Amino acid sequence: MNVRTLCLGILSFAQMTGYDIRKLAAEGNFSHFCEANYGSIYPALSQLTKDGFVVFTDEALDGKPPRKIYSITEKGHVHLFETLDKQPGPDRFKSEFLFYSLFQDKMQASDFRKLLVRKIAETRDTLESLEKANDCCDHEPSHFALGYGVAMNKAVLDYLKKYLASFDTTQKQVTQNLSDKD
Amino acid sequence: MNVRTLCLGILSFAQMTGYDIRKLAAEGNFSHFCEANYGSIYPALSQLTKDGFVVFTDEALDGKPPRKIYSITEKGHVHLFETLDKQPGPDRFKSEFLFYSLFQDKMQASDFRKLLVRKIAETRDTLESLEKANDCCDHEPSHFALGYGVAMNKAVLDYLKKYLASFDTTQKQVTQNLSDKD
DNA sequence: TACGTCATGTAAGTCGTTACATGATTGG
DNA sequence: CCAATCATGTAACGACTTACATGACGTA
Repeated sequence: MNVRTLCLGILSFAQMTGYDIRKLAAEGNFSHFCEANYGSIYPALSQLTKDGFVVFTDEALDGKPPRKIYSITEKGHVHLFETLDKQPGPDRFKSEFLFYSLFQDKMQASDFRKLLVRKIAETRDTLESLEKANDCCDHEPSHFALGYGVAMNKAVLDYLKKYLASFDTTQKQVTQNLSDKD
Repeated sequence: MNVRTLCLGILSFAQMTGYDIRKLAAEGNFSHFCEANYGSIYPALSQLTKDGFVVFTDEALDGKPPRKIYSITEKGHVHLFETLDKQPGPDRFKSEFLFYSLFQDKMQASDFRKLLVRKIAETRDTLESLEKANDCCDHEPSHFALGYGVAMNKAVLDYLKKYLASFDTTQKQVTQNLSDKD
């Protein structure tokens, strides 16, 4: 789904600024299954405004810097649910880490180990933030989406930890064999 | 990682045609963590050739249509491992399905159920093909990458199946409550 | 004979990333 | 006062997708 649809969807939950949308999409409850930066969000909001799918009010409070609060229109709602009527495309997963891992036997063992350890830490962090978000959230559908992310990351974390353990065992044996030969 | 690096990496395992690369990247053992089409692979191979990272032999056997068999050069190897020295970017997961799911309470229950059922079927298929690939494969690093995919998909499948079950229970109760009121 | 697979490529367009540019407010 | 956060936007570039164009071989 493109950034326009993402913005429209987010705005269907609450009115907010482009800045807020980016936060949700890049750091918040949506971030584990989509992404969007300012560079794509602001143009998307312009387009949505042109299309009449959203409107904004220019809020220029006292000393505060002006900000545009966007909200979805009836036309926007209709468009959103028309989009949602088509069946969703497949999930997409891209992992540079897995690509790298294909060459693990061609790197220094210690280098690959570092990759593993870092990946484990990252996954743990992601998992924790998803679980936290899930606890704070009382919107049932978001619960489902967050739970999906939790389940995925738990499985990955588990897999990586087991692999690290077996990796270390193997390395110990290699070291052992080397010293045996001495 | 871009398509050029992907091609280079794949060619570091074996020489092959652009057609073969696409098969691996879009349907084969690499497909669960990357993607690439003809439209990006052929231009990437041209570029890699210009850069001297790969070379090809024009194979025009008897009646057969001509094909270009690409192989990685020493320079290409060096470049690949230089790339691999930088630390990998984060995994990226995008799910239109999860985006749709955020609106489950705004759709017909039966429509969302269909989405769920389809997703379960898709996940099961993915899982099976990964497991199959994993059984046939004796390259240890690929084993790791495939196992990662298996673990992820197993967790997702499990999650979805449980959710479907609870979804059906809830729906039955709703129906029950409705008929109670009659 | 017709369909599926093998095989290569281009061109137009879409889409998004990165970096830049700017500036006010808030809190330590 | 300094850093972080709030806030909006543009421009250049890079990257990939989709559709098109072509054709031979094998097999049912």
